[in-house]
Amino acid sequence: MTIRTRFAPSPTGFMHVGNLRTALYEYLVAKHAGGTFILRIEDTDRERYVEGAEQVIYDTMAIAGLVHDEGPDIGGDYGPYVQSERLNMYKPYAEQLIKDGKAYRCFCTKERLESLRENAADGVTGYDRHCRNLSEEEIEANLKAGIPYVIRQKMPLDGETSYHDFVYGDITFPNKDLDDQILIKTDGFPTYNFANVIDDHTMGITHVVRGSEYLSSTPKYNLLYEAFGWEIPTYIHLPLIMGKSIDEEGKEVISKLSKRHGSTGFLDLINEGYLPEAIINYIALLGWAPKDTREIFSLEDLVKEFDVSGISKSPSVFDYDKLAWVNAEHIKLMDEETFLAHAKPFYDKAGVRPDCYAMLDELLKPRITKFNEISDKLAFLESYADYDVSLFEHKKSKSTVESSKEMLEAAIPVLENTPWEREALTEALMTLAQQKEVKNSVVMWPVRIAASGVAVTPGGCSEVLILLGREESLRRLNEGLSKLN
RNA sequence: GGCCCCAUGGUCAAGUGGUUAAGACGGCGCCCUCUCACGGCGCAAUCAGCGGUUCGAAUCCGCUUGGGGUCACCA
Repeated sequence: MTIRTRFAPSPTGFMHVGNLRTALYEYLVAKHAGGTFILRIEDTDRERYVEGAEQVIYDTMAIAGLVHDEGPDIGGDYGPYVQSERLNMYKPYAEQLIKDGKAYRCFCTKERLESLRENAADGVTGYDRHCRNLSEEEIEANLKAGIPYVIRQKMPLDGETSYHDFVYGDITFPNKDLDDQILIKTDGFPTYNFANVIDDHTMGITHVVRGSEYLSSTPKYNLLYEAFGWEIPTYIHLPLIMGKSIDEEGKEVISKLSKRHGSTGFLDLINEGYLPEAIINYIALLGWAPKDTREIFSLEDLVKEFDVSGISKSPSVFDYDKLAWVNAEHIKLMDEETFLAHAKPFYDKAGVRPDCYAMLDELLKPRITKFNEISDKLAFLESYADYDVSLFEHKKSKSTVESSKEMLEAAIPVLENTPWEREALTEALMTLAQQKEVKNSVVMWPVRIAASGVAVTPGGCSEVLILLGREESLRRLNEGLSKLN
């Protein structure tokens, strides 16, 4: 049997990382077994329709690398893949259920349902099944009078419903707690719950992978499958992703990840500089662990290594620190060409000469966690601020204002007569240090400070000199020296 | 509130009756070093509590506590 999974987002215009993680696991469950991954758009709610939202879904999937085998944009044998285009196929199923005595028309008004909820005794919610036993005559009369109705599923009144979940095991619910849920709305459209079951079955979905918030509605789904005599799919419910935030009283609280936890949209994260492959890698690890202790995975690796048995049951907190680390690891793994492709825009902004690209690859790769940090790291190239002479003081390097003056005075003529190459410059300065009988840092420190004007630079003093070029370097060095006089 | 689920360091987590309770992020310290990183080494930090079962429980059972989810003509 070929495994078929589906990702069924609603076009809301925003792809939460929680949803993306679900999509990822759906993709992995299918691909690990050589199965088929399907994209279905669930847009039965006309009121929430957002312009361009479908495109956000396609973009996200494409950037994340989660390539679907069937979907609205590429077709397939089980289409259409957009619920709004399937609208006419749901009602007949519901009507069949009415005929079989497993569903019924409910003519109750929204107002009545509302007051039902308001007057409900403590803890008692749900529909009172008022229309469940209407007589044929009453129904006929209502129909004839054109009273709008919904179609509700008849839940068993006693007993219990159990099902097996691949990660949570066996779960049992008392039937009396199950509401006679609405299948078809007044407007004739199916509810999400109903359309979901019909679509999953008619599309041949074998493994339903979704968030654990569906754990408690699954019995209703199963009752539907049973009512139709359909085979129940394999369920794989996923633990939720949580976020940390501070409440009004200043206390730290952990709750379901949402927008107030910062950037939680996939595209937001991308805009902040996280790599798609790093985000995928990181969220794969939220709620799943491999058999060994590896942590850095490409999507292909994940397809190979993913195993449902590694999925955990407890919710996990989204940690930006760890995401940043994963991102940095992916950067370190990049080849020169890929690294440059990402870094180039920032180099251009900073005014980096092409002959420095290779050196910067080596310098920056271990120093950045995100590419957009390059701007800050190279800011000294363009903006040579009026720094304070106290910068020349550095205890660890044994550099003082006095020694800096002496070293700079000696270094400038040496550098003027040195070929402007990385090795040569380093050599020259180290030789100078030997002659002066001081630690390398005593001469390196002031030269680097005078050249950059900042305490921290990516790379050492000779690299800074190379990046700046001979002319600019010497100009800054002399200016630095004059500050010390 | 009813129902359902969950519970190993601050965070992600391995662990499936016998381990000095892995590993990673973060923190701290040391080393390397021309600054900062990278890298290396090390330290602190966990089985929510209480009862059972057992020769022996992080592992099995129960209760308590805590957390989460869900109770729509939303998806």
